[in-house]
Amino acid sequence: MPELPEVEVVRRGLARHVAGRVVESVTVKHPRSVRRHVPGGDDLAARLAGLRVEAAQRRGKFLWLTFDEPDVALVVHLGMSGQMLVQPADAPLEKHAHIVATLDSGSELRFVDQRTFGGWMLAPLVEVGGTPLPDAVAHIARDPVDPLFDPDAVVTVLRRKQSEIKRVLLDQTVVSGIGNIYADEALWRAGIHGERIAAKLSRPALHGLLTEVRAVMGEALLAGGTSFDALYVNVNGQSGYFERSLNAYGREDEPCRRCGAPMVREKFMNRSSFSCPRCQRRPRP
DNA sequence: TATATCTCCTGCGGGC
DNA sequence: TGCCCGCAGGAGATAT
Repeated sequence: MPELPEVEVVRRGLARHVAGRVVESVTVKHPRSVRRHVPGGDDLAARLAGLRVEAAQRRGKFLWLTFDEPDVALVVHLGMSGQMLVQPADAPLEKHAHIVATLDSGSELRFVDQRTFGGWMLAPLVEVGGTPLPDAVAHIARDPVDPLFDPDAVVTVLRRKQSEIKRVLLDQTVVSGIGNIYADEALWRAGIHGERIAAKLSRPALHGLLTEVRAVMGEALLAGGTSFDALYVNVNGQSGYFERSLNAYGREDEPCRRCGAPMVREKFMNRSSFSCPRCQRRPRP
């Protein structure tokens, strides 16, 4: 389940293995993986052919490649299960390889996606807040590891939200890159229950929460990301190790690593939330 | 305008 | 053994 640290690991891999390479051809094998590219897979393939990759960039969970042709970017979202693999052209094709780009290095860049929540699209680059972004990413807020991330501004936005704090953390237009796993981890570290109303939390509490978000993501990055199964891997097909460091996510009935109380699992927003009933007090009804 | 809910999808595991 | 069902969850669409 790729969140910011996992996507950043993939971006670094693309920068290392794909930047400087020319896309010779592209084959779209599953139309759903290009559903956000409205002109269709044939158009995407035709426009990518012949372009030289210049850089791999990222905001939140979105990443994109820029080319020697200015003003266009290949926007990639990994969704739930997307992988960007750089493989030798003669390597067996993965079962869910939905897009294959042949590079002039003799390798292939393959988009593998079991659950097809992710995809590729081409988008024009636009200027947003002094930063060039694909227009499809323009609505996404800066993420906590962005050098221009402004915690004061984010706290001001949070203080206006009448929703539960976990719901707001998952809102990519407020702060990007946070998914279910790191939301639970940061809330556990900050000792805040995810159902607390954002606007009712103090500014110091919200600053503390954002500090924990940055900390947990930084640690996950150092570990190469989190892996629960074979669905998340870097461009070489390797998994990260941060799963071993998780304090909240997936620890139902296990003792809280801070106070020893059994961790609880609750349904929230149609997904699971994990928290400590003692360290993270529920809001009063 | 702000907030909440639904939908898409596939593989796995548990229950029967 | 085989079938059915629930679960996992990011983000856009739709509803309130």
